[in-house]
Amino acid sequence: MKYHHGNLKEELISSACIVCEADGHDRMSLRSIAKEAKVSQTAPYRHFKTKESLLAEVSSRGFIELKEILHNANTKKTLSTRDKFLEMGQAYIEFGLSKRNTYDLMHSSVIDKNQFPELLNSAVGTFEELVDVLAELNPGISAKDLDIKCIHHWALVHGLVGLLRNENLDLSDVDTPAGNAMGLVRSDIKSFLISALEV
Amino acid sequence: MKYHHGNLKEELISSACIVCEADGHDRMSLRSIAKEAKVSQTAPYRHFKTKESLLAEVSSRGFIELKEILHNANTKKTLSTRDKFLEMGQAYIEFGLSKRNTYDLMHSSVIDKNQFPELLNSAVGTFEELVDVLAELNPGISAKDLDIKCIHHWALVHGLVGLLRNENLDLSDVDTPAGNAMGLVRSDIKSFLISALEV
DNA sequence: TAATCATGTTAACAGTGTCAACATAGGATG
DNA sequence: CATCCTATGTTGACACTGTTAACATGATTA
Repeated sequence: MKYHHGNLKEELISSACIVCEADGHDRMSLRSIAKEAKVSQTAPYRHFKTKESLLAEVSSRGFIELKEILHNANTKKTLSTRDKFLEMGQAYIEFGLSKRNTYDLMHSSVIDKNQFPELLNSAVGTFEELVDVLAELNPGISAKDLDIKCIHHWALVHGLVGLLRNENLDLSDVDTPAGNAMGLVRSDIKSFLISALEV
Repeated sequence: MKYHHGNLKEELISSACIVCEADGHDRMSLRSIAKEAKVSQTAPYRHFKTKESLLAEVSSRGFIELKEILHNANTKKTLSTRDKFLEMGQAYIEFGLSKRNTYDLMHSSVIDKNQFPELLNSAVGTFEELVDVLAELNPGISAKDLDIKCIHHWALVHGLVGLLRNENLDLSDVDTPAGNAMGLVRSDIKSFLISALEV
């Protein structure tokens, strides 16, 4: 029985990643993940100043994973630039839907991102993946217009994730305009992206 | 000194609305708002089964207020349909930016909206305000295409609010593509909407 | 008037993040 | 090799949380 764990920090982070995605960041307690690592309830404080800073780590890894996913979509060599772009949009949405709680945390206001430079970097990196493909797709576009296009498309997929995740409403099987539309879009995300992005 | 408060439920709700917007729903405690109403810490349980159900009430009022704001924009008689639509977009974004924490709560997953029919109604009502103006703006459009257009535009403004609120990043004074673009869009939301919505 | 019921209170429980004080192990320094 | 320092662990405690059970009060109604 070792007194020192040896790899506690890493284990806490990966454990936190799992618990956050499983239960949601607001239902995750420091004490429970400490217990899971078979360590006392205050041991995490040797590695993280606050609970928030552990969550910042989880969030950061979420952005890094998302960036990788987008990058993979953007480097499928068999695809045209346009199709790579569409692929990225789909990949983004799929991430938001499948890693629901992690995505939540990444956009939650419980973490003040400006206090965690590493997290800020990860988030910015994700954005830059989008800048790249849009620049390629719009040769000769001005810097200003490119920026605005980025915001436009980012907002669209980000907003769509929010709606599809039923952040608001579980309308998918309700007979309302909203409900029907949700089901429609969800069943064919690619078509929606094509029409909405007009590419 | 009355033993019975007389108007406790209403006071708790309006107090919760204020505290939620001021501090954020995750930093609001039932006990603190009970104290503010000069009532014991368990008195709220005579009116709300759980904290979540009080928050559901706050959220519901948020949607109702937003619906009213959108409706006002949509009934400015001096404006063309197109301008009313733009006005609604701007009004939505302004609400998201100014009532930041309330907007957060409205889209938070801490409340299971399907457990609160009244809340669901308020949220659906907001959506229908958008359906109306889009139908007027696109005469002869098919029901399916109308639905998809709604999702498209809703997603765009919802997503934009998320980005502009710096949910993610406070880049507005950072010299990065994202930062510049944010500042650009924020300074002239109307122009952005015109180009993004292509109306 | 008497009984009922909505609405208030107090006491208690288990759970939380966090801090202070103490314990130990392992590496650096003499 | 012996010693000290520092990183990393533990225990105990604090103030706070949501929530329940048991009890008190006051208004409505039979």
